[in-house]
Amino acid sequence: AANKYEQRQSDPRGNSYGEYRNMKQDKLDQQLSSAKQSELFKDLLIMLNGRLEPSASYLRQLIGQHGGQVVFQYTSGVTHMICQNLSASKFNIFSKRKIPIMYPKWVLMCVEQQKLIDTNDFIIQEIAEKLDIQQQTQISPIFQISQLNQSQFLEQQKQTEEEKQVLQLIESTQTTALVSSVLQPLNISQLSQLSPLSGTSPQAFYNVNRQVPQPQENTVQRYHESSRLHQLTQFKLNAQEFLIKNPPYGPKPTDTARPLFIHIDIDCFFCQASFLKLPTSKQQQLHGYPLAVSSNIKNASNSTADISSCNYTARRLGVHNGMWVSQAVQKCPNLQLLEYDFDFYNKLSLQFYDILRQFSSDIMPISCDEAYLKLSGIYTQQEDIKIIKQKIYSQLQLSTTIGLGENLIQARIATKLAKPNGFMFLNKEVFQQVIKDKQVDFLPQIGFKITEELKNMNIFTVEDLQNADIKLLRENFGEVKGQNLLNEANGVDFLLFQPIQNLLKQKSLQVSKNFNVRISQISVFKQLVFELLQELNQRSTDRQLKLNKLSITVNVAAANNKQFMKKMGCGVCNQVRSTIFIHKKCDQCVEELVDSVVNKIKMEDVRGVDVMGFVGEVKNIVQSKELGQNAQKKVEFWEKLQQQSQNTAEKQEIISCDDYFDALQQIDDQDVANALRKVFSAQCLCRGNLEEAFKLGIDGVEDMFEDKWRWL
DNA sequence: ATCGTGTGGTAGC
DNA sequence: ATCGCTACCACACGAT
Repeated sequence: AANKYEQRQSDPRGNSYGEYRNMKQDKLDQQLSSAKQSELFKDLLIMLNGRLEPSASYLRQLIGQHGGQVVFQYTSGVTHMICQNLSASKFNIFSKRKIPIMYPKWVLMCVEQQKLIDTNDFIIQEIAEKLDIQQQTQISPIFQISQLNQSQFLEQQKQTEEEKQVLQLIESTQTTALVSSVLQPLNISQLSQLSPLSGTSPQAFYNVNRQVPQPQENTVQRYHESSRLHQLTQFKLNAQEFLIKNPPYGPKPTDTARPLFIHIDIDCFFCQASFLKLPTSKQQQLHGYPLAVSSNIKNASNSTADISSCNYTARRLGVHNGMWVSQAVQKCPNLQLLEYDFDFYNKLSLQFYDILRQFSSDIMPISCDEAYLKLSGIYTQQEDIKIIKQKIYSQLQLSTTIGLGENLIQARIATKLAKPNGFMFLNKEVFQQVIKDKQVDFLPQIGFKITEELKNMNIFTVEDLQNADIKLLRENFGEVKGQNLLNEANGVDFLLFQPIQNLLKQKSLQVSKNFNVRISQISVFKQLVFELLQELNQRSTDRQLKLNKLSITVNVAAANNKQFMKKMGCGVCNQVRSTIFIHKKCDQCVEELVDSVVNKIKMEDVRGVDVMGFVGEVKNIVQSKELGQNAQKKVEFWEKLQQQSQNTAEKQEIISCDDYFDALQQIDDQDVANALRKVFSAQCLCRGNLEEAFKLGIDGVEDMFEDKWRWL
């Protein structure tokens, strides 16, 4: 990315963008030098970690003013680490490298006294002590794994150099808490303290000039930090990203061999992970108890908090995931509640995938703790496959279950039957035997609604479903769904195995808050929508997704809303949605969009809001109203682009600015070209990418940019 | 018929 | 009090 700017500047197409850009950069540089107060921290690269008091952004500014560089992730060359709380594992990395770890106070004292104070005085003692405890901890698992071969165990403990590097990478992956401290809006002087690389990127540039109204409080971000479902979805995306960056390197399955897949799942993942986080004494104390993870609640007997994960002891006593804590303790008075530790879950999840990488080159991630691996022709003995379990257990102390099958559905069901800490092989015959007496909702993709519908058709067990009339199924559930239902009941594959390397670009992005939303005034509603949109904007930028369509969905209390409602939940709602295609200035679009939903609802009925962005596909962009009267040309343009695309994945992606530019050169019709230019340019602007917008060179881009960015 | 948009269902802990 | 998110699929339906 650092060189991108250079390349653009010397772009042979030659445009005035570079000059304009330089002018802005000079302004920034001036501000930077005027802010500089000393060279106290010269040559130091200081890492800020986690929540800090004073805030990370303040410290960044201060360190910058005194000549130092700041990073938020570990990179080589880091000389100091500033933090208040630190995980033992992170502490390990820093202490091994003899990098001093200090409280923020150190920075303040150095500045005050204008000298670098001896770091020894500020090294965090508590952390060192905590680490000692951690090292002594004998991890006692929730499940006992069958005897591991001792020498094999020791062999596995040895880390290769490559493994170490990957572990560091996992370690440096931003945690949620860290991200949120990084995402605070920057002011100009803060921005100038960024490393040169990001200081010249279009995004940073755009941050300076956009006068984004400051949210009163980031309710959305704070909410997400403790929402398990939010975290769960992010973990999955993190795992995908991890596998893309660190591709599986295990043996390649052969096409000629008999197809063979495993489905692997960490048993009650959150529960095991939270248990591991407890001190040894507590673990011993809780040994054998029913356990469950939920939000920290004071009054369990009244709580409508969800049980997010519970161990198998609790399950035998009638507790299940998603149950309210009050219901759970009624059934199971001994239930012991554990706290969430999302950062730890995320880390374990990436380590889990890092271990899987070595067992097959074809991995299909399903969630943060669950994946399919294609093993055709790789292993001949089931014992060889159990090594995966052993390795995960020896490295992470997590028990898993593996299902082996000739297709995905068989493997999936095998896991479900073998849980916890199990291993099972299912082929067609065994599948039929074990499945026929199960209720239909035992099968994947059959949830509450479909179970209800099947009941109406007098279908209760899988065997009923196997014998059901395919015509009737198709009529009631549609062609595909009907066929799929029958297929999965018979153990016939209906899911396509898609290894990570086939992963297509994300198609949509959604940010929701449907909890604790009670609104009295329009202004409060707008504030919430604004925050959600800001988050959407941030995520689409982070993931480099280009959105061309927005929609807002409001959950509105239905007539029976209050019945059986979770406290602070949204209850039964009707959805009201408005959608808009972004074809002009984003703030105008959003204003229209918000107004259109506001007109459809009563504020006091609002129980939740979703904002959704659709990743721009060329075919959607070409739909723009600006091009309405040029239908014929649109189609030609679209077809031309289709021909240029080499494969499906490419076709799915929006073409880059360079591609727009090239494509526009090829269009004979000036009206169409101009209209397209306008649309694309506006979209670039909406994404805050001035560089691209400018390159497309329509009149008034600068005006549009200087115009205050105000959504509401 | 064929297109695009809106709706509803499911999954993970 | 308590953190009911989010991506994706398939289909119904209306427009052409």
